[in-house]
Amino acid sequence: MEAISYDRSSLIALLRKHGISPTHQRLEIAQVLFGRCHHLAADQILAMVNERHAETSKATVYNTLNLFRDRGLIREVIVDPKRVFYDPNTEPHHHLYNVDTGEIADIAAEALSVSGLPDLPPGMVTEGVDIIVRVRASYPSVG
Amino acid sequence: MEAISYDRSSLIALLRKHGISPTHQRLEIAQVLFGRCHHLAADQILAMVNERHAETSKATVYNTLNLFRDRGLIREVIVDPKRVFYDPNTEPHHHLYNVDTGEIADIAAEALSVSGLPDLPPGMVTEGVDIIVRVRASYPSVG
DNA sequence: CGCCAGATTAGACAAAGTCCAATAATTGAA
DNA sequence: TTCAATTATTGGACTTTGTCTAATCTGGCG
Repeated sequence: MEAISYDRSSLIALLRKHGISPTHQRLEIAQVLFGRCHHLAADQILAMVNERHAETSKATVYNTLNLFRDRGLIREVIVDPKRVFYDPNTEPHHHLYNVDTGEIADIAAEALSVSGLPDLPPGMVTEGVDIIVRVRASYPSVG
Repeated sequence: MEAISYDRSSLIALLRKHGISPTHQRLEIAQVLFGRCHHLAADQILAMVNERHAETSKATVYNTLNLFRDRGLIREVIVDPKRVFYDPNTEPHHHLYNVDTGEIADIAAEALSVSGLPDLPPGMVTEGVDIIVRVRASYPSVG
């Protein structure tokens, strides 16, 4: 409900820095993404943005998320086959995914280290390494 | 086209071992999954199974994939937000994902080592650790 | 003011996957 | 083998996530 860490003008600056004109709808979406530190799916963002009074369409939410992603403001998190989550944290880091509840938590990149990555075929470059730790409650279906 | 490493009777034994009655359709699907060593999506499996002459419905393909997954015969690979891939290799291992072509290749688990996994909250257990190395051609859109 | 590029929109559309009620196949028992 | 009960399969309707399009709106600038 509270905890909006970015005020309007820093969000405007953030968008401008990435070459994005700060429209009303984009600011609303940015506020939802950067204000609450969560991993949100498009439908959740759509709902949150229109909580007070409807002013942003589904198409705009999708357009904006794709734009933000292309411009490097946010990152997609692919853990749930049903929908994409968006992560306002673009620093290298990994994820803990609760398969029961769908909750996603961050794991600091420095905490983890991976060794033994294979050589890539020539002409290939690594775009990123995603590590997903899938967890669940230890009493899955109590007998 | 070739390379069917499992014959009918070993597939039947495999299904039986997992408590699955070996129906005609399930055997066809198993043959596609285990015969060619690929990561396949449901629609590809549907197409391959009906290549010669249509005999298996979409519903059955999905039912069967979910059944095989629940019984531990195959594993889901979540790398593409558009569709789930199914992996007949259930041994621990990781994936190299070509974001341009959608190709998936295995990385042996022994090749990689991860250290620094965080302590889990009490009452939680790890179901698995997925590592996805996303790669692409080094000349994405030559500027 | 009026122009124009860019942004937004509703709603049609597409693809992946689920669900359901009807039908078909398999199995075990006699 | 035959029967009945259980289990599997099926077409098609439905849901959900996301894209596309053509029309409309907006806002900056001369």
